[in-house]
Amino acid sequence: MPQLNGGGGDDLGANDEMISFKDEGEQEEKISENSSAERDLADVKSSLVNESETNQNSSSDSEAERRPPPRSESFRDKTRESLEEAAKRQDGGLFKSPPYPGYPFIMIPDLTSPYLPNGSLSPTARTYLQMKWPLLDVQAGSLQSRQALKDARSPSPAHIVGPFCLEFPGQADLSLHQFHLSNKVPVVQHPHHVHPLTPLITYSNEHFTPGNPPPHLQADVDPKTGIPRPPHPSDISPYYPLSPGTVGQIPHPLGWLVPQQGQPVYPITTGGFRHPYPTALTVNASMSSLLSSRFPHHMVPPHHSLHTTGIPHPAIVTSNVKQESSHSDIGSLNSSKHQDAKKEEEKKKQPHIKKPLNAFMLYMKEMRAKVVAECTLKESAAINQILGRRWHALSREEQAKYYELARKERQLHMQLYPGWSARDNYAGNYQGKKKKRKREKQAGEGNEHREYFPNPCLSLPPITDLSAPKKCRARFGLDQQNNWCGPCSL
DNA sequence: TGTCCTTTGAAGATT
DNA sequence: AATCTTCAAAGGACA
Repeated sequence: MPQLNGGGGDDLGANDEMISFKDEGEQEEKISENSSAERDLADVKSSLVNESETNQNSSSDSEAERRPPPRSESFRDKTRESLEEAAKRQDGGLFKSPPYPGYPFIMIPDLTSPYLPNGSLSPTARTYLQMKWPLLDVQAGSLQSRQALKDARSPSPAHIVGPFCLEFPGQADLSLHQFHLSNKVPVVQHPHHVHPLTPLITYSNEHFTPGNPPPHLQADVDPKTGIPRPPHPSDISPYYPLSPGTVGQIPHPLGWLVPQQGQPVYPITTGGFRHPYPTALTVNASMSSLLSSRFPHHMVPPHHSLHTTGIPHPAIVTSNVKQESSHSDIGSLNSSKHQDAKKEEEKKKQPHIKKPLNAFMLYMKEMRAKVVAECTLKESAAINQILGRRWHALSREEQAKYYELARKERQLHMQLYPGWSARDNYAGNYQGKKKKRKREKQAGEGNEHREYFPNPCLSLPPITDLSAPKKCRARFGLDQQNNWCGPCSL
């Protein structure tokens, strides 16, 4: 499995080596991918929504034809590796001409190493921070200016079109609309460039109007429930809710990637504000030391989930803030015995630092709402299948965006929680979470069924894992058994 | 209420 | 080193 951070090495420095993707009929592939994306959605929609798919042979054939072709694993691996390499060496080779304008920070060389050996912020990191947090007081160095200029030379390749523009040509209005709206986003961006992820952003017109008071503070009303709801995540990143005084003023670096359903990347179960990497907002020349001092090893004590600004880290899920505070009250009165018990309790209540999202997860978060809206599906399992297919249909450049985002997420996560390990979240290590079931293939169940009826519900490649009946049930539910494939209906 | 489903990717665990 | 397992998000379905 390719790893973008290359074991962390690239996090510490950029490589100036030139790289180039292996050709492998790239052009043709791209064209085929784009057109396939269009057909893909139609296919998915027809199979999922129109409930009319019956001819498996033809669909699988056509699938094979239009599939981003021979995208064999090896090819994908190579691609991924290339992407990694490209991500590592953003100032050279292919990435000299940013393939995705409107995504400024990915073009910044040396961003993989935002911190200089002495712990101070690198100039390019400052650039990044300034672009992403315009109000952040980050001094720009000369190098940064140079790089910024360099990076600003973003062409506007015609092929860079949001996936939904491709897949939903009939929704050009929407895309255009969103494109315009996206310009409200306080992210350095050429006005004529469609943000690659723009389709996901549904900023309203009032939002992000410079100088305007945060209109998103007005209660929005949930059309479903009629109940006023918190500010739309598009207005203010749910990742990064800020203190009341700053809400809406400082966009998060990934703020444009905000999902539309109000969930933050790192939801906090209680405690008001959410912010993914709040510390980043206070980044300064000694961020590294600050971080390591603020987030001591391995465990982040509950109170550390709150930034000095009162903003908890979004990756931290504190199970019970109230209890923590009351607990500390009690603790002040305790004997050593109680203190032991308290320690024990605190250990159990260690905030849950979630894993940083990977590229696909970021993509899913971004695209889910669209798929839900356009495919009129609500079943997450089905949606995820579609998203999985679309993920594969993405061009390498488009995927690269997400890999890069994910890499930065990991980097930031790593910096915020130096001692954190994914192992901490494994069942048993995290008290707040129960052990997840172990996915076991039931002996003699399922797969033989698939062999005879590959792809029963979708014109997807054969699924080798779970049983078809469960798939259909999960996909359509019991109330839509008419949509189930033949074998499942038996 | 908790788990399953479903996807990909990252990372830890196991072989 | 290769393979396996878990967890990240999401929300309806289900026991």
